[in-house]
Amino acid sequence: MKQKRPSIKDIAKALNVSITTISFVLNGKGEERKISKEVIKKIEDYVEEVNYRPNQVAQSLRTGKSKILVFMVEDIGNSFFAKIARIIEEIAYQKDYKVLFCSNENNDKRSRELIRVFHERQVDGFLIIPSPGIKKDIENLIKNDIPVVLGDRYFEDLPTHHVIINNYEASKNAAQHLIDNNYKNIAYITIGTQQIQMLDRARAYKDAVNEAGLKSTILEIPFNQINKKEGNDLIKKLLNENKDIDAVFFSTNYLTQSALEIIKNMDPQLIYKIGIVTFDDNEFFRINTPSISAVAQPLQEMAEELMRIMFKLLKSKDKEIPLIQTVLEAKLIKRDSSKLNT
Amino acid sequence: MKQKRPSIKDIAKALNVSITTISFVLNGKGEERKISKEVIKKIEDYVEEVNYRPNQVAQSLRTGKSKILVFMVEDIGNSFFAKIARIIEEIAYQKDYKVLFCSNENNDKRSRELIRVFHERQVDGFLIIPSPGIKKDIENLIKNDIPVVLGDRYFEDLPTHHVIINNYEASKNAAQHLIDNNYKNIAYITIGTQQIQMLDRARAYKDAVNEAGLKSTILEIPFNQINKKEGNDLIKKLLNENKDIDAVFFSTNYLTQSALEIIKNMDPQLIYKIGIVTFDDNEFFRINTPSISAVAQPLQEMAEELMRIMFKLLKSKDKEIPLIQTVLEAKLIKRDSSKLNT
DNA sequence: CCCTTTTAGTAAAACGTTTTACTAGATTTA
DNA sequence: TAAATCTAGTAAAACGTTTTACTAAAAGGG
Repeated sequence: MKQKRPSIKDIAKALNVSITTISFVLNGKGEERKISKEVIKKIEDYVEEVNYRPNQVAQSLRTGKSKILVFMVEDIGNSFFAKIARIIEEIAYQKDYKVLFCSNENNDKRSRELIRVFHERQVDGFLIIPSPGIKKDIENLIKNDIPVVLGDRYFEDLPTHHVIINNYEASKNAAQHLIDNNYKNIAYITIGTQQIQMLDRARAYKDAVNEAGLKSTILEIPFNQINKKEGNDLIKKLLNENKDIDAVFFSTNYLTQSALEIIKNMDPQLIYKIGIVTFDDNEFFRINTPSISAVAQPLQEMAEELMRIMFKLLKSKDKEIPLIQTVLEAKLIKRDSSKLNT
Repeated sequence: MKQKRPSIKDIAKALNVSITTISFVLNGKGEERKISKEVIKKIEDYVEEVNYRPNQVAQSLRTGKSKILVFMVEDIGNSFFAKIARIIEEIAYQKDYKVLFCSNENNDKRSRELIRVFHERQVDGFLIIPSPGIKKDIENLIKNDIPVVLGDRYFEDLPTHHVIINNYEASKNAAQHLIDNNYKNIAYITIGTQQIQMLDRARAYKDAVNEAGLKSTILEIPFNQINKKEGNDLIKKLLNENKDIDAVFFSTNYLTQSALEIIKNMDPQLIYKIGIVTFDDNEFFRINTPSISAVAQPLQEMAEELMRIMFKLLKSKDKEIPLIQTVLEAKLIKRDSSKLNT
């Protein structure tokens, strides 16, 4: 029952033409190579009939191209990344590319290994949300002429194509929004990383509260403690020991989830008293009671732009392409959680 | 700067041994093939030194194996699937396999095309959450001796390896839980599909309300209207025209999201009056006010079992494996939303 | 009519492996 | 000591393509 897939050789035998001729016809070079109409027709018909499909592995080996892209994120299980992944998959699919998703856990060792493995597997391009310490590895890919586009963040002194958002402005807006709504003691809860997007967000917060003459309170949760007991305890401690904190600005969505739960558990009424703004929107922030104000990143545009650049690189047969560095605008969505004390 | 990766041929030249010998050594057949200790050492050292890695594409071409698995779901952007995907990725990674994720939108045409494409690309196995009408295609894969494991659902009269949950019992529990909490008019909102998992859930609901002597109210949202205006309007209409409905059982998570929002918009107090249980848990149901009762599927176990079966199939060089059909237990998590009227 | 060009293809190498079949020399067996 | 076996490898085919270099026959040019 298991029928072997026909190869180009089988077709050659059946039609009594050479492999070469078939290859030319299949690759649309029939005319160019002066293959006669009849032969072309004969081949096309037969290919149709037996439902022949070229073996892509053989094609890859010969051409060095795989029609596979890699999209590397922190955690594909996180809905922020999963949503972008979905859009990227869709765009790739339309252009006949496949996408391998992988999660680096924002861990350099893991990132490195993934890059190595996929590089070996001859993937055609990398879309990467980079972990902090893989500048060298990215650089190496670029040196080897592999298309790379970074998302969400980049490296200070490595020129790359990338798509980011206006972290500083968006964060400042968000902080300012809390200030405008009369919050007086706004804490900033973030993760312990020196990555550029986080530095920009933190700087914006500090500038905003400073300019407003308010005091700044910053809590950094180590990356490996997020959504763990230790991390949660830090948040609990902050809120317990600083009862005058009347608002919190969260720098990223995975903090906000834990925090909402902590707040709820500390005191069911607290959530109605404390101002909240978070980075990264999702449907539950909209549905929640109270609804949570959030800085929404433009997922669709981010994915589209990442892919637009990627395809530009893929098409530009080795000729140098000027750097494309796109800054998209994140939008502050004002909801209940930031207007509670008005 | 762009250094060419060394091939086995380059090593052969450098060390003055044959390609064959190197291949044997690299594949751990050195002893077996009586290659001398010295030669083995020499080769291993050199391989280490130049950091040689076999070209996987060439290996795939020769062996017909790609070390790539496909995990096909409805929508990788949906956190239920994204979470499973994350776990699967992790397990695969440990065994040196890569995973291609793809979304079929529960659409047969799309599913078929994806299966075809990946089959051509010689992936080693398929983990599939099947769309309703691809029985034939699955059957065809199996006939071709490609390892296939289905998840979440299966086809009535096609024997497959699969991992599902106890939909009937879990749903009956859930419905019974609402009944026990004194709800008298429980509606069931589901999606329009004849897939087995949904039929089981619906049957359980009907049995439960029948046995309790309550009336059954069922709303089916067509698949393509979910999270769209039309679908939402149907829910709104149901609730508006049947004010006596005091509880709703949702058959799947993507309905619940929309519904929570609709309910909130209809009347902010309504959410505190109406009993709710949903299939598929997530962190926001826990955090929400009121917290939402849910039937939680054991994601970790599902992923582990899917992969356990897959690797069993991959290892069992063509000898027949008896069908493995695992039924896992979903757990009803009782939260506020189902105890509101007590 | 002879030389050149065009037409309509084909042969063979190459991509980088794995694997089967072979071999030259050393050692053992009878 | 001749035959058989073992040792330590190697040559070459194969996987299924793409692509470069070639060619025999037909057509065109002068």
